[in-house]
Amino acid sequence: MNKERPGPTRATVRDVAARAGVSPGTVSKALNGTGQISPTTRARIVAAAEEIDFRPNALARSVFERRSYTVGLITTDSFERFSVPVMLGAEDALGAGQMSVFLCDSRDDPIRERHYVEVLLGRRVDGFIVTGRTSNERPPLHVDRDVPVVYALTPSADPADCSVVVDDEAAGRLAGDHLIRLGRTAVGHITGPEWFDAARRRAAGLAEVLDAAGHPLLDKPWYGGWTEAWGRQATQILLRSNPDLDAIYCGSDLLARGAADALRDAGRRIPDDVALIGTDNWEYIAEGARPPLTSIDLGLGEVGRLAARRLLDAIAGQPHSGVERVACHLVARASTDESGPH
Amino acid sequence: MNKERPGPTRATVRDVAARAGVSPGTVSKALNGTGQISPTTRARIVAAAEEIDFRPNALARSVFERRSYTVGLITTDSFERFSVPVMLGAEDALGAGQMSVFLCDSRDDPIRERHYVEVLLGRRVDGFIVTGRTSNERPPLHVDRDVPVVYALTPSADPADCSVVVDDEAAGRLAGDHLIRLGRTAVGHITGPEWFDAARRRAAGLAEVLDAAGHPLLDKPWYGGWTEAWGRQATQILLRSNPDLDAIYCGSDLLARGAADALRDAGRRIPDDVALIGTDNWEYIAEGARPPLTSIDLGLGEVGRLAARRLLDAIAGQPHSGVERVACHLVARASTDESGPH
DNA sequence: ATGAAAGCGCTAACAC
DNA sequence: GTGTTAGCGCTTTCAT
Repeated sequence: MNKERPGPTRATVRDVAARAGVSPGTVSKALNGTGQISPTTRARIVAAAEEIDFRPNALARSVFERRSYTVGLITTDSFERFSVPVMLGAEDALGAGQMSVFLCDSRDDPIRERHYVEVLLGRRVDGFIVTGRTSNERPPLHVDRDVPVVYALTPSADPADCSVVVDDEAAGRLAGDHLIRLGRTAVGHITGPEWFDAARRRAAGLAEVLDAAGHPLLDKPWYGGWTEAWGRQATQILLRSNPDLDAIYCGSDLLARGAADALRDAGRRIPDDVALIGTDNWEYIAEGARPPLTSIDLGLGEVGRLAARRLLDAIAGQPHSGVERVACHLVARASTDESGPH
Repeated sequence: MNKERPGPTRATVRDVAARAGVSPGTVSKALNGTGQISPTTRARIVAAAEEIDFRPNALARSVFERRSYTVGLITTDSFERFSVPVMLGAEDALGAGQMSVFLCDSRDDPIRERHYVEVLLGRRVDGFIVTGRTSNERPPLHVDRDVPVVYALTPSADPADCSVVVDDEAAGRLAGDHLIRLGRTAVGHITGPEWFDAARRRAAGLAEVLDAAGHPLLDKPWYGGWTEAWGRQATQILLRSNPDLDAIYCGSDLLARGAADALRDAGRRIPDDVALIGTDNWEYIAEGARPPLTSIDLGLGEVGRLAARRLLDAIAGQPHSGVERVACHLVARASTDESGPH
């Protein structure tokens, strides 16, 4: 008998049926709006269901439907700064459509990732969203079945897969355009390690518009680490060989914080002497700086939302393919306030 | 016929049974290690299962078992800084035990929260973990059924509920003890809005140990906002009325960053003239400061892990009750390096 | 418009 | 040891 089973026993269609004096099948029809039901019995059934607080068992339905209305969200990023907004956006877009989201933190460990995939396939997820920390490619998720996968933020190495990523080149162009428009002509660039695609792409975008404007980048992009300390150090280097510097674009807001400190130490005023732009638009950090930092918002939330939509399309039988880049935008703050250089 | 159903058709126990020349029931036994099975047939079954890449349908099992081995993780915090490490910890502890986690961001909207609860109850989650942004109480989750709930970080207003939170008073005591041990005797305190329980508790803990040491807190706790700007402003205020100040404990790392800047502007050396302690141990922020900040790590990950364990206990029929506080610890960095004041 | 019956995939009694 | 049967909760033909 079922009295011995572990879990709590909840109301079932049968209970509702008994209470409303109908058959289980009729309850199903009434509650799902399928088939033909007389308004009065429908009302009776709905009432009965509410009285006993009936909540249909989605699991049972899923067994029958052969799909679960769930998706797996796998991050390799230990929830760090970048994947979080993406996941937030994805959850937002998915949750609206009756989909529930399984959260998995693989910590960049292929074994763990594999484990999660297996478990979730067992749970019959309708698809996966995979996200990471960087713009660098990652090996495709191996899901040898007809379960769709969308890569967010971190694209798949297989160009046929569907990936939604940030537009790093556009970020660099946006920063460059803004500085040119402000009349700056001697622009330096400080950024993270060169092996980050994001760093190289931002540098390329910046160089492109600076070249076009006839005021090429000072020196070269100063690749280093994503730390404030590097921001300070690189700024000192830049200032030494380019005392006429009037703007710096930084590959992250933390770098820009470091740059701001170094500039102040060197007696340069921001933005009067040197305009400063960061990247990430990390509010706490950008707002708290002295002065508050103009920054490029990479649209991470939108990356997540778009990835979710692409996944829903794929689940509905309309798979997308290739890499899509989400637009970024510049958030102006005091570090680039209007005011001529010098 | 099932050929018409939407979802992909996967291998079932019946397929495995056919391939291995046994009955479905036998397959179940073999694969689950229940009942008595001859080693050879078991091997044959396992082989057959692997050959057709059989993955048992967890949904079907759950219908039968009346539990899903899933839990709902509800945050009201839009994944902001504090709930993320908690959720990470919870997912970690849960994932290890074959549990999968549903991610829900209610955005502090009771309607959305209700919606998520309903949906997840339909999915027959075994329990809920509810997390938020602050140490302030929140109204209990209404789950009128025998589904356990554990509150993490943000305790339930019902003291009979099971809540796992940060030990804010201990944080204050830890900071105070450390400063006393360094020989500091003129300690100021800057923190967030007074309506944050966390702020008041940390202040109380700090005051307690300073009083005990015979060097009571300077002035009063300077309540304000959780921003760098307030950290700078409050430091200026403190310095004006207490020029002999030799240490500041800040209720957050950002506040401490602001304090550090203001101290430097005022010509005070850190830690030589004034020692500085922050709270949160937000690595990027604490490490990048000049000098790097000593900070109290509140153990958010552990809050999540413990909450998960408490939930697992409750699911196993051993519910806990009341508020549990997780230990915090001090992470020493240069802002409190050994060195007498003055 | 409603009921009876069969089936989704899996598991657990109970036979043999 | 292994097969058979019944049933988890829900849905959907197919009769009526």
